[in-house]
Amino acid sequence: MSVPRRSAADVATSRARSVEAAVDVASVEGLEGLTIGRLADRLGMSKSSLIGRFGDKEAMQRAVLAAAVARFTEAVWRPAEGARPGIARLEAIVDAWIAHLGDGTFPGGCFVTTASVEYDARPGPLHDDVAAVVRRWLRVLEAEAARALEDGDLPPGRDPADVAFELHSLASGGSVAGRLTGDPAALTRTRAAMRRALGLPGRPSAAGQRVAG
Amino acid sequence: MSVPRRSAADVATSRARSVEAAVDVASVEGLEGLTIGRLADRLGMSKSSLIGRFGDKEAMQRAVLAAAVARFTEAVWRPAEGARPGIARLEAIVDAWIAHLGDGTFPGGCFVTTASVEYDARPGPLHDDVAAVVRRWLRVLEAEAARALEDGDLPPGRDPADVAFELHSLASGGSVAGRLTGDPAALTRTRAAMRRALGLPGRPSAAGQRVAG
DNA sequence: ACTTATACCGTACGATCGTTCGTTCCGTAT
DNA sequence: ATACGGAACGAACGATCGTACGGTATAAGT
Repeated sequence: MSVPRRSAADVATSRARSVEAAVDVASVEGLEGLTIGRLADRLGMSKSSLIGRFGDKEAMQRAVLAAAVARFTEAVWRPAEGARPGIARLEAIVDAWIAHLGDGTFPGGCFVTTASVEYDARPGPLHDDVAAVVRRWLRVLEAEAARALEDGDLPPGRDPADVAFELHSLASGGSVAGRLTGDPAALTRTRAAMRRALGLPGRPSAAGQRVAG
Repeated sequence: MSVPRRSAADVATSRARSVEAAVDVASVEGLEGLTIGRLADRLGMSKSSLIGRFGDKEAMQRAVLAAAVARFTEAVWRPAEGARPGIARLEAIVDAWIAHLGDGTFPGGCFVTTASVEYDARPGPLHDDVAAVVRRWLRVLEAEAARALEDGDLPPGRDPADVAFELHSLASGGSVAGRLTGDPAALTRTRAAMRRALGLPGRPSAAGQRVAG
């Protein structure tokens, strides 16, 4: 009665708004902890309207995951895209990655990490989605590492897949442990470890130090 | 009527059995994914009996966490306890850790890692419990690293807390990514990365290779 | 101005959640 | 022989879960 209906043109952005809000919730509560009811309340709409946009809960979860990945890509890959392929781009990725973990993009920490843990041992479409995302990111890192190896910027004999795996492990493990224990130096430690994994010198920049954005 | 009641002397072991079964479930579904009903079904008892042992669900979750930590301590710390403090003990810890991640102790992967992600952004008693556990383990690792540094077995200037943090990040991040993507080399990669973090040579032992126990 | 399409809502559903209650029965001590 | 502590039970609670259905009000099309 008093609530203005939204025009059809707003629908796309309305769905997008729903997803963005869901990303924020799920980054804290987990993708599995998302509930239609709470999210609808948060958005000021009814459960039926919310679920109507997606069909069912699983479709919503997949949309939320995709949106979170888009955030990550924008925050970490995009800034490094312009750098020269190889070690320089890896260095840029590390910087952007650390900055991303430190800013407020995901209130509850890296979304993909959370989703990885939620679905690493539970089969289903969401497991497959998350696994595909992680595999894709690992391939990106591996390709850059391979290029760095070609250029002689990594020790001969180093496995590019190892490098990619190590960077990913450090980022996800480090961000979780840091937030859990409240260690303010966690990101600095993580950045240092990632640079060590790449054979880069200790502290050439303090760009990864910012804490909130 | 037909179900034999358990004697009072069995209660302690009965509660222990409940907890052990809960650990298995929670290692897959997460500590938050534990439900009284499903667990009671799995144990072949009523919901009221199960919850009666603990008081409420949160108390049960805390008991489950404690039991999981005991398993971890038994599997990772105990075998390394006998080693000489310092780099030798760290090396033994890494071997036991990798072996532990590879055996079937936790069907759904490292329990503490799962719990860390679940509660890293959610305050409450469980968050505090998990954080305390992780902090304690980091202090153990740090103490060994400090000893190794004294002994000249780590590069001068290396921060023992950094070493501890890095080992922990690699173990938790690596085990999750490995199980998620199904990379069979994940544990080998993780072990190599942990040894690199300690400045240990590449492949002096294949003890971390076993997959099931 | 009238029809059609479509957001959105309220309501209701069956299931399951954690929890509480009163009762039954066993083992042990008196 | 009998009273008592406690372990386990089934039933039921209010709440919340995901989902389905029918109605209503608005925007777009003619």
